[in-house]
Amino acid sequence: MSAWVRLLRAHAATTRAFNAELLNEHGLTINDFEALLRLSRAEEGRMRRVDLAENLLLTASGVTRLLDGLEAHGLVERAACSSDRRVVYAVITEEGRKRLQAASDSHVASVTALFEQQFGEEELDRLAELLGRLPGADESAGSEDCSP
Amino acid sequence: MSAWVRLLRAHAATTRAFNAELLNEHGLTINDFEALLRLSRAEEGRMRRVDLAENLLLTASGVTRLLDGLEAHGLVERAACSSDRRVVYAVITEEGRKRLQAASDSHVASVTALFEQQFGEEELDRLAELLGRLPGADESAGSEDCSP
DNA sequence: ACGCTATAGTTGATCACGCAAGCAAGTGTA
DNA sequence: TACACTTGCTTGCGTGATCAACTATAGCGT
Repeated sequence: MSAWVRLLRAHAATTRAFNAELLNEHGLTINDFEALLRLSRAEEGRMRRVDLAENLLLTASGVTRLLDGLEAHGLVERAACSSDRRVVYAVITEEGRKRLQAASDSHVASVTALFEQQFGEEELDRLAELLGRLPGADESAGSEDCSP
Repeated sequence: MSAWVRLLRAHAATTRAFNAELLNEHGLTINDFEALLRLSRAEEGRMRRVDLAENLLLTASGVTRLLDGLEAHGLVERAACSSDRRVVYAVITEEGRKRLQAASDSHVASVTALFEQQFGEEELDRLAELLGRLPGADESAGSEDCSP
């Protein structure tokens, strides 16, 4: 029970801090950032919205709104899928990549700083392994393309 | 970095599940539950709203609204502080204790079930220790009374 | 006694998200 | 072809939370 309480508090507090940093310095929420990050890593910089939702642990509607915002700022665009007309890709733009890069530099630095400051190499591995056992911790992506 | 991602994903997924369970079966959000829990443990079942806010990692306004809800359902009451007229205690009612007890039975069972299912005794200790090093993970309460 | 600053709490505006419902497009089956 | 079912996405609405602005009280230092 105590571990859970610690996880909860630590996560809330730390996320809050990172979120604020990201928002103040780059005008991105954590989810904005994560969305851009995943898109940038995806093939051709695009993903189906469903897959993005699953990756970000959001619902489909959450993603719609998230992308509305990013789209309005020109950081992502829409693209149709030739083989399935239901799907609307989210595609990261050049502008989006720039913003991501800028934010990434400082954000990743902060995160790794926090962890490396608090834990040793071995402890970090151990922590990752333990946390990885929790349900939903899997990093796996799923099918990211609409082609068969 | 990977540890952080895991923590984030695991926390989000697991919290979501617990939250839904608590809400459906007892009509309490996680914060409702935590608020009642902390009040029940506090001296005389009462706390200053500021202290409650700090405990729950909410802002003052968040607590105001949280307690508005609990108050409307008769689970907490207000009480004045004799020595400082700015403070308004939140006091848990008998009804509140009953609801807490009911919810606690199932919630605590679920949480410990998850952890004990996933980790051994020793691993649990280790996990709690590691997570405890993260900023904000401290469980300490702070001054819970308005008297000097 | 006076103002200055800090603290406790509330309120209004706004935001991010989930849920439920709906539409449009695929898929399976008869 | 016709029908039922599933899947991808969007929209309306409710909720939990924040921030900023405000009131009221407390506690200085001069």
